[in-house]
Amino acid sequence: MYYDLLLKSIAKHISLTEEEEQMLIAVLALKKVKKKQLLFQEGDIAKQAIFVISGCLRSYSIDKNGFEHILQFAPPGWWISDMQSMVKQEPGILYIDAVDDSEVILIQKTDLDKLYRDIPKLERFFRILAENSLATYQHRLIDNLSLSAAERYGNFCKRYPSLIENLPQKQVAAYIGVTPEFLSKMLNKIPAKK
Amino acid sequence: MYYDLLLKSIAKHISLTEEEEQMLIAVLALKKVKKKQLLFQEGDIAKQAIFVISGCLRSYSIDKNGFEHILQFAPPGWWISDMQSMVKQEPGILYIDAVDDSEVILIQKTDLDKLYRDIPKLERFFRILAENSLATYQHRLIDNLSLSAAERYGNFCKRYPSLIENLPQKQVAAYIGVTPEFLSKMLNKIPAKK
DNA sequence: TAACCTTCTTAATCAAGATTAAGTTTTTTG
DNA sequence: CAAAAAACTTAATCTTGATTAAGAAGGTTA
Repeated sequence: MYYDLLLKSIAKHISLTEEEEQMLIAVLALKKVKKKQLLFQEGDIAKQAIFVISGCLRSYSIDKNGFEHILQFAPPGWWISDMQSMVKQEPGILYIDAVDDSEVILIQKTDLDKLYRDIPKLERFFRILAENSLATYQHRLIDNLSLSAAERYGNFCKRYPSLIENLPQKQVAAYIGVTPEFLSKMLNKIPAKK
Repeated sequence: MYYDLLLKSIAKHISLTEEEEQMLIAVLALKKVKKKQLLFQEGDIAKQAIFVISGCLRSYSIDKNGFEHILQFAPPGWWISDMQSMVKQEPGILYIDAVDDSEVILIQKTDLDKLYRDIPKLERFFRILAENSLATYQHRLIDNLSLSAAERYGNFCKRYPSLIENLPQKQVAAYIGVTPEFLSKMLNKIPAKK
């Protein structure tokens, strides 16, 4: 079923009974998203958590000059949201859209809050998830503070080898924090592979 | 008592019974830390969570040229750790030391894991903590990708007005991601206040 | 108080990466 | 399939911020 990936991902950290699984499943909604379709934009208040089943989403901000800066790519098995907006229920600063045609599972925040009461084990799952994610952002921030653009590009390739293949260069640039022009120049200077 | 601040911070999100509080307290250790004293360094495996009661700590990395890049300042009421090392129990990349003479509470990771079993509500507390922290890092990363040094300095002042006063400029520079020389030049160009 | 260490400042030079502006190739879509 | 849109490339010029190298000022400690 469409929610297998989600259950499998949960099972890595906690084990749910049959009934608990059913309670969870009862609250899930499958949604198909077309490439470039927006699921969230600046100013919205996040009302749902998004879990990617197929395809790929991204979250990004748009600065005062209209340039995009990508915070996260979410391939299958990943969660994506404007966390600040979700947690504080205030207007977000991010956009979330689909990089490719994708399928996602939506959980309403109100349902999730209910689930935390009915299945306290889920608190554990999402604690672990948030802590792992936190560790990843700490690393990325250190990278951005201490590495050159070329080194950041190298890390991106190492960490997300499957992404690099079918992402437009432009988006990789917006993730590592350089202009598309500079990334292009950089890659053609060190032509690594043909 | 020395653990009042910690209990108050927990009480903001969950409520513990008398017995639960006692179980928690039983596991806490107070530690006094001298200015510049190291609590964690690159290569260590994080065995304890650190909660600041007084003074201020910081976490930072040292790059291949010997320059420091500050990930976090932790004034009273904040937690600080090398999250990656804590979660995965692998060698960390950060250093943690005291900016001023400080007092901290230490909780051993093994005790914390036991507490999660005995007091499941704590999962909730630390989930909320991690999610808030995550939201903060997402914002900071977006700032680093999209703002100029001057704008980042402005944000730092707005967000941590109490820190800016008694931090050496050098450390602010290492936090916002510029050299001390550049920050000095920047501040003397726009002399804001006398 | 002297010596030392750390921080801050200034200034000249340098480099990483941005900007602008084409032109080219690839992909999408009617 | 043709047209349009998006992505990529190249190159010249410009800017932000790094590097280097002093010296000055402030704090700390013997």
